Amino acid sequence: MTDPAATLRAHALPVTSQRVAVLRAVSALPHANADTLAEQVRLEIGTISRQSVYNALTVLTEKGIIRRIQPANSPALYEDRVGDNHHHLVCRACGKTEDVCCAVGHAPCLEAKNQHGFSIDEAEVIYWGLCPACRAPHNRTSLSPHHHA
Amino acid sequence: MTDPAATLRAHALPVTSQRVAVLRAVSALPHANADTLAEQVRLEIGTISRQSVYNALTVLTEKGIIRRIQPANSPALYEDRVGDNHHHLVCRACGKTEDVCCAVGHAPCLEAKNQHGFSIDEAEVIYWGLCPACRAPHNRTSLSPHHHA
DNA sequence: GCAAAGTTTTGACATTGTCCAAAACTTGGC
DNA sequence: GCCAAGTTTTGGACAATGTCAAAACTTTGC
Repeated sequence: MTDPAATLRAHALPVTSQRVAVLRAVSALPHANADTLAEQVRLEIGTISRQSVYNALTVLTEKGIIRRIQPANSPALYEDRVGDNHHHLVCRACGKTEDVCCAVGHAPCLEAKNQHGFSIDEAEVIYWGLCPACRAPHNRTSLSPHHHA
Repeated sequence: MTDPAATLRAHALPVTSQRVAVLRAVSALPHANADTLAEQVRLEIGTISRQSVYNALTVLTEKGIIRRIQPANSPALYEDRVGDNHHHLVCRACGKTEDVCCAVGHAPCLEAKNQHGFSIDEAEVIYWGLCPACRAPHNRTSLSPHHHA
C-alpha cells in the first residue's frame, strides 16, 4: 500500500507511531483480529496498549481506510482492501478467511425482494464451508477461535 | 407451529418443560436473543436457568428445529423459520431484523467465482440499512444493543 | 517553541457465552 | 407403579472480546 503516514494525513488524522504501525499490520496480515494485529505492532514498535489498537482500528474503519468484517463465532477481522465490494469465504472449522469477488459487482450487489421500508446500503455475503485442510480428516488446522488469517 | 412436544419427540429429544417453553418462545418472538427468550420462558413456566436456555437453543439449532443468526454487533438471534434459505435485513441503528426471500432460491444460493478449494455449504446474506423508524430523525427507536425483534 | 487539541495509557468494567460438578429429572423395562 | 440408567438442570465460576473514563503525553498549527 501507499505510505501509511501519507494516508493518515490525507484523511486529516494526526500521524502517530501507533496508527502507522496498526495500518502496516493490517496490510501485512489481511483478515487478522485485533489481538493478532497488536502482536504484530509490538514486533515493530515495541509496545502498544490494547485500547490504542482498538482506537486506531475504529478510526481507520470510520475513515474507510480499512474494513472490518465480523463473521459469526469470530472476533472482528480487519483488511486493507476497501472499496471493491468483495465478499468472504470462511471455513467453519478453522476460521480461515479468503476474499472472493463480488457476486454481482456493485453495492448493494443484490436486490432484496421486499425491503420492509428499509433503506439498504450494503449486502454482505459470507460463504460458509470447509477449507482444503479441514476437509482432510487428518492434518487438521487449529480449531481455536484465534484464527489469524 | 406444530405441537412443540411432538416436534421434540420427532427428533429423539427428551421432552422437558424447559425445552417446550423455549421452543414456544422462539415461535412467539422471531429474531429474539437468548436473554429475551429466557424472559419470555419465565413468563410461561416461572423460572429457568441461563444455562438451560443456552442448552435448549443449542440442541434445537443442531437438530435444525430452529435457526441461529449472528449479525455483527448483536448477540445471536433465533428463529422458527427453517429450511427455506431466506436471508435477513438488519437496521444498523436499532438492530431491527426482518426476513427477506432468498435472492436466488437454493443453497448455496450464490456461486462464488473462486472457491479457493473450499467446499461451500451456505451463502449467508445480510442486508444492512436503516429501518423506517430510524430514518426519521425524531422518534428514534432504541440504540441499545438489547434489541428484541 | 507554545498552546490547544487530540491521542495514548492504565485499569476497571460490560456483555455474551461456556465449563464444571452435583442434584434433580425423564425414560424405558419390569 | 418402581428402579436403574442416562440426561438435563442448576448455580457459580470463568473466558473472550470489547468499551469507559481520567490523567499524562504527542501532535499540530501558528
